[in-house]
Amino acid sequence: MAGGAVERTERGRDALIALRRILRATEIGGRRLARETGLTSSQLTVLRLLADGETTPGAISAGIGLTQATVTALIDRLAARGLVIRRRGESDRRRVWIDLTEEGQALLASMPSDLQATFHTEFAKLASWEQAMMVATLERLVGMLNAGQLEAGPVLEFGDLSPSERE
Amino acid sequence: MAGGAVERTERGRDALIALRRILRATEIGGRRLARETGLTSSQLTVLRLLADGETTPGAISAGIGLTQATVTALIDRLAARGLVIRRRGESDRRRVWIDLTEEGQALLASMPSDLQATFHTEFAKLASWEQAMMVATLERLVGMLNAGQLEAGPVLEFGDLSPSERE
DNA sequence: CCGGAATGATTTGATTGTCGAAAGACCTTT
DNA sequence: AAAGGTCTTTCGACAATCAAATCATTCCGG
Repeated sequence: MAGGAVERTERGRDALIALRRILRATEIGGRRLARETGLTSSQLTVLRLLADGETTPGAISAGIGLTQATVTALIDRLAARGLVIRRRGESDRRRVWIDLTEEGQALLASMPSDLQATFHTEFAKLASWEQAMMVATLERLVGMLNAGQLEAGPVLEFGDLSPSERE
Repeated sequence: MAGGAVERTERGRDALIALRRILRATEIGGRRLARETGLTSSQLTVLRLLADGETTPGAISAGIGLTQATVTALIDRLAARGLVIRRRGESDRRRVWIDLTEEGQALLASMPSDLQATFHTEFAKLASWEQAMMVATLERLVGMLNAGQLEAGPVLEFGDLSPSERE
């Protein structure tokens, strides 16, 4: 009684279409924002990842699904603009720690991210229960999508180590 | 009691974090799938757009937020692999209609799209009311995001013309 | 302690994506 | 038929991206 097979598929289709629209809208917005900033989409992604704390090329690579070679090239460009800085690990000198410079932090901060701005504006217009529903649904969706691909998950593996242990 | 300013912002933050996770997961999934298929992410996007029916480079360009020059290059590569075909408009010979070949359709059909597969599987597990809620929420979100950027909308402007009018 | 396997990052070489500006082809209007 | 507009492509330049090879370092078995 909870709906026959037909109804399910139809709903699934509708949901998927909506999801695709969301993805396309944000993709376009991201590209446009990136270009306005003088960066590229990928560079922006890396910067945002770094905002969560210092990491290594390997972790970045795993976190955003690009090869290490690509990440190295991206960091080259970001470093050339003074937005990030490389620092060799001290206990393990194979590792390289990438960190935002103050300039990089400032750039990120000065960038409302379009998506973020639009979202917040519109989100604030919702009734309280709608907000709650949306958060719940989105988090549910995160779980659904991550179920299919195990990775894309743990980016900060060293987050709970004390600073002295990090290198 | 519908929540003060603090609660709102907190919820907004949570929602945005979830949204970002969704975007990242799908982005990574898309890249991986594209690579497995021997295509690129952008090429795949164009193919999927074409699955909704024949269009022109201009419409594709507007639909996915890339310049016409880029779209031309993408179509060049897709055509070289025999996945799409170009056809000049007959009434207006400036236009070029791009269409999937049978090979292109077959490729798309043989590709569960990972995202699509995962989503359908997980979606089917939800209770009926949860499905309904998710569709409603996602469509609401589409509206919210499109509010910020007018474009990214009408892709198929000729969908309701009869075939004979299409060229 | 030594030497090979493992690990993390970079380099190299090649293809593709991407843009802006200019050119080409075609339509429309006057 | 000339002028101006629209749609697509071409061109030149730079960035993204990968796989494979290389470099530097650590780790481990003996």
